[in-house]
Order: sequence, then C-alpha cells, then structure tokens
Amino acid sequence: MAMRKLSSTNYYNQTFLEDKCALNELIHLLSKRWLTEVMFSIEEGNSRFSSLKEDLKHISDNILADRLKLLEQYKLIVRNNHLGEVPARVEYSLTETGEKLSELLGGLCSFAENEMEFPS
Amino acid sequence: MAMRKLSSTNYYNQTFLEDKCALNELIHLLSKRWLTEVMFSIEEGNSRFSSLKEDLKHISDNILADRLKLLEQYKLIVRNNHLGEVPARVEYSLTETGEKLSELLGGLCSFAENEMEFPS
DNA sequence: ATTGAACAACTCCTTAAAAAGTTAGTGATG
DNA sequence: CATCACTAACTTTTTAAGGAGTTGTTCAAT
Repeated sequence: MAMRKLSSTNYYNQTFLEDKCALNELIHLLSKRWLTEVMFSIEEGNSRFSSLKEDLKHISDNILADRLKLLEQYKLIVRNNHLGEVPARVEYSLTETGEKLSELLGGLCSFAENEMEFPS
Repeated sequence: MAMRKLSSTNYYNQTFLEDKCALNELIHLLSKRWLTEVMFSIEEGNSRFSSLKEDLKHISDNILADRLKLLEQYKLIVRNNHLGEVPARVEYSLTETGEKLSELLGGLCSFAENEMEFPS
C-alpha cells in the first residue's frame, strides 16, 4: 500500500514511541480502521472473505485484505486454505492471542460505554 | 487544527464505526500520537506544560497543546489555573476516569509486552 | 521608573506524510 | 462466464510536524 519514508520526523517519532512502550505499537495497530471489527466479526463466525465483506457493509476489498494480512502478521488470526475441498476456500479464525486480545478489548469497550463521556 | 470534511466516505465510515461501538471512538482518541504518553507523564507528576514538554523530548508545542485540550475535553484530565499564586501557573492532573483508563491501559500494555509478537 | 530579555503557555498558518477510499483488473475454479 | 479472494495504481482526506507569532508575568539593568 505505499512505502514509508524512513527519514521523516513523523517516522522517527513513531518508532521512538513504539520502542519506548509496546502499548504504542499495539494501539497503532488497533487504530487501523475496521481492524477490531474484522477481528470481532471473525470471532462471531464470519470466517470467509466474502462473509466478512458482507458483515462489514462499508469496508472496501483492499482494506479488508490489508487488515486480514495485518492480523495474520501479528498472529491474531490464522488463514486456512482449504485446497482439498470442493469448493476450495479460505477461512480465517482467531488464535489464542487473538481471543485474549478480544477479551481485553471487551473490557475497554465497557469502560468506553459506561464510564467515558464523549464530547458532543 | 483544520476542519474536517463532513461529506467524505472517510468521515462517514468513521462515524459509522463510532456509532456502532464506543470502543472505536476510544481507540481513535488513544491513537493520536503522544496522547497516552502525555497521560502517563501527568500521572507520574509532570503537571505543567513545560515539564511535559521536557519529559516528552520530541513532542512539539502545538501537538502537546492539542493533546492536552483533547484529554481535557474527554474529561481524562483537569486543567487548574493557579492565578492567585506567584508565579501564576497552569497545572494538569488526571481525573478519576483518567486514572481508571490508565489502569486499563496498563493491562493492555503488559499484554502487548508479554503475549504479543510484533513482526520484524 | 522604564526598558528589555526570558520564560510560560499557548495559537495560527503552512507543508509533508500517512491512511483511507475508488476503480479496475487478475488468476483460479466450477 | 461468474464468483471468490485478492492486487495494483491512483486520488482524497486526515494527521503530524515546523516555525513564527501572541499574551502575560518575572526579574535585572539603566
């Protein structure tokens, strides 16, 4: 999706923060739009590209593909290629780490809903 | 810091997700660079603009000002203007909600450090 | 007593970089 | 030839950074 510029202050500051604390790296991942929704949707049983696409109405193909790739890279989901079966298909599911993260995010979510006040 | 374009798909999707679940709104806030670090720094006792600036070496004035304003709007910190005293000064501190969030983020942080594997 | 430099806590404007979205297209399978 | 699971190229929108300027107070020298 386009190369990053390694010489910018922008990049420097980001890596500075990510080196300082892993939380920054995690938040940066989670902040990619649709990413948590993709995770939750997989958790709820939408295991295929097309059903995820249908479930997350407004997501576009390239973004969904990118988010799946990211989640896989970070070992939060696994990609299963069922080549032997007819029809051949790809299925995604959460890893243990993914499930644990999902649980933690559940906690954050109820905090957000019950204890935060979002301005106008 | 510049107006948002309300007619874009970008904006539409963001509000769609934020309406769907408050977690998205919270993550969007947390993903603003330096924001969590500003919170933690205040928690550790850096209560003034200048000491925060010093603590977070590479942050620039306008970003620090913006993050403080955001944190205040979301009621995670309070701004105290000590006008009566000499020298007059401004002090920031965490609210109860802010402290609670900080604790939750602590949990996420140890998850990130201990259970996640970040690619290369 | 007034001028001036220094600092605190910002704001405003511009530019650069990253992220999201749009459109079109690919290769495999049935 | 239609569907699935994508990829690539391009445009638009958003975010971060850079730098100058502002208001108000303190302290020191003229």
